[in-house]
Amino acid sequence: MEKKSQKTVQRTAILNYLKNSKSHPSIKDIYRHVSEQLSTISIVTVYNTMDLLKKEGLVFELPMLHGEGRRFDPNPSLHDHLICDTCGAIIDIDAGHSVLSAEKQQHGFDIKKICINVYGVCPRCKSGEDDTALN
Amino acid sequence: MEKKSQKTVQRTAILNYLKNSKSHPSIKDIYRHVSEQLSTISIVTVYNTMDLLKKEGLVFELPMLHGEGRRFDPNPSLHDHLICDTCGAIIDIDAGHSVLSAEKQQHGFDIKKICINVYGVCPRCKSGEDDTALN
DNA sequence: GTGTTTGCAAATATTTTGCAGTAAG
DNA sequence: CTTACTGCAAAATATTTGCAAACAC
Repeated sequence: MEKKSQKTVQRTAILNYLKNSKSHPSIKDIYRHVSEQLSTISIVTVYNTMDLLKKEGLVFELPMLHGEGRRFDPNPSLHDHLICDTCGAIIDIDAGHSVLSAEKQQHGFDIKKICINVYGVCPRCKSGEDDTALN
Repeated sequence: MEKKSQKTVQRTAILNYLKNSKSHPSIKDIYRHVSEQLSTISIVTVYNTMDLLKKEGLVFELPMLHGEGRRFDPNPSLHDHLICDTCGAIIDIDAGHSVLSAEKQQHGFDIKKICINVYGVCPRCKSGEDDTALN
């Protein structure tokens, strides 16, 4: 039997933050932000809630290179990510999902999701160059 | 001035393991394996060496979902990855890099690398199903 | 009232850092 | 000889777990 998830203040606050954010927040981003409204929230709750929302399909987790931490994406539409190697900025793009989605079977896998990360250097970092310290 | 990297027993042992491995080892995989030959090696050296090899372009790091740890790929050829959601198995595939590589400029970024992760359930997990514990 | 969720503190796991000794070139 | 590398111990981070109290329904 499936557990039914409850509507708590914490969960609502997190969902609200996610909805109004066009970015790709980390656990800490979420924690910091939601703490402003709900100063008593614990980071454990953020972990729990994000796992739950992931299971419910309301948010997605981005595959990331180590050191960048866990990042979540509340945008439900099919899209890919452009990530700056230097400052870590993440931008939603369409890198060609459409082309790939045709092959729904490979090596006997049932394919559920395709994540495309495009890495590069963003315009700002190109000009500033060795500004590795920002963001 | 660039540092010149040295040829040490540790580095050679790690490179050897990577060369003979067709898989996508984690830091711990590498540590455990190389320890068999070189029992005195420290996990710190594995961390250091992998960062170095990454900088030198001899290995690549895979963008991963949290919980799967850092995974490295010693295969220099352009390819993508098929990852089992259940057991975490990783298989090299070509998911369509060729199609995407055309767009070398997006949002002003200089694009350096495209990583495609395809998630699904592998045949073994499909039959065994809730064998979430194996790997 | 019952079962889920929260938040604390502590346990684990992972990665980084400082440093002295060792080895490579 | 000089500089980079190793490995230890410790620090810093990140994540998970156990549990009692609080909350949702």
